[in-house]
Amino acid sequence: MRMSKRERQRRIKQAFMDDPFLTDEEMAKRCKVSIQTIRLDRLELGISELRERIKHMAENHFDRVRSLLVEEVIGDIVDLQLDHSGVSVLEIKKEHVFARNQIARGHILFAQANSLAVALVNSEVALTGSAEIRFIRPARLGEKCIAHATVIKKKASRLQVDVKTKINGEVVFQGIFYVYRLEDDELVPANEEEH
Amino acid sequence: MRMSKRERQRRIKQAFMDDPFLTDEEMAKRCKVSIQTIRLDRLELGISELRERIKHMAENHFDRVRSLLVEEVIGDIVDLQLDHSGVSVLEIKKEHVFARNQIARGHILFAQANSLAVALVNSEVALTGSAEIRFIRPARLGEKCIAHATVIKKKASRLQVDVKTKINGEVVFQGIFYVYRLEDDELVPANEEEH
DNA sequence: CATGTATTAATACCAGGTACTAAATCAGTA
DNA sequence: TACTGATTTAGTACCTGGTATTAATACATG
Repeated sequence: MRMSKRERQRRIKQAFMDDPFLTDEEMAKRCKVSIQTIRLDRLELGISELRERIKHMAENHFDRVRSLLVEEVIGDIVDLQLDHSGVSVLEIKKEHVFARNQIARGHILFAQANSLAVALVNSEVALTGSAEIRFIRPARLGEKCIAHATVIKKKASRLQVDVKTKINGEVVFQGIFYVYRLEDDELVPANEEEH
Repeated sequence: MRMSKRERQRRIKQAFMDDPFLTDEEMAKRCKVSIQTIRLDRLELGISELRERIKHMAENHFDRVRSLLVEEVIGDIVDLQLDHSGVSVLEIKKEHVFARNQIARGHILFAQANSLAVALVNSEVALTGSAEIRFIRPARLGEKCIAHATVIKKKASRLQVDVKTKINGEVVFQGIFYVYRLEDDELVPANEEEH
């Protein structure tokens, strides 16, 4: 006996979830029905065509990857005086927040502040050594976070940087970052060579 | 005078990098040349057609996004005892490191630890209140970071969570996170309603 | 002016569809 | 058994965003 319509549609839905790259033709073969039936099913299930599915995926991922990964720095550094102070702006977008409550994940605010603190160091390469941070109130979707960083102490290769992040003038995040310049000989990767 | 071929191709290349979703038609308009010229240019430049570009993006970024962004959590949480302890594993990939020295950005290790600390809280929604962290030695491309989190203090809605991240048994990151459960009435977004 | 490069035009074809109409097949019921 | 409605299949026209190929045209330059 053939599969019922309901059952087939359930399977189709699942199959497209598992592999969004399936064409109707492939799907028709798998279900042993005609291609038209598959198309009617997609219509009823509100599943868009292959190209649209792929495009959607690419679009989403594109934005997110761009905004979070490709950049070395999180947030726009709009002002920078090396070894002295700097300002960074970050608008909270949907890829920064918890889906359930639209609140920015902690590490996003941290990342903005950390990126800024590291950028302040007048050196080829700088790393964060330690930090003390406080999340004073949650940042929400759409809000614009402005982080101000100031170098408090300067000692050879170590800097103490204070960062305060505000939304509409209200402090939402505060942190003290101890950042250090990386010496060239420390740069050598774990697997020796290079020098 | 019209643009030279070289100059046009340079621009086309850049334009497709900036926006892979451009059709040849759009590009032809922008460059004020025929669509055929654009196609010849793509051929010479080895740029594939729109659908192929999009498909590639969708395929590649599918995994990456899965591993970093779509999830609410950074790192694989392999063990979790609510309100008690947990373990998370994160392999340092190229999207986590500074291009110049292959060292993981500080906020990546922080994000792993923070995600884990927040996940520990036995509540619908939890946020980080504050943290003190130390980056003991840099984590490099390819290394596997194993974060162990333990709840040290439990006080009503606030928890103190200690996280130690190790690579091959060596501590690379250490942090104390003060995490709190979010009450329902604090959940309401800035723009009222919902309830 | 001829020659070569660059550009444009025109045509046939492709995948993977949408939209629509119509026919065929079932399944259940009066 | 015949009718009815749902389901399935078929067929056609059309769409986008191309490829592939051939041919014509424009432009510069020796």
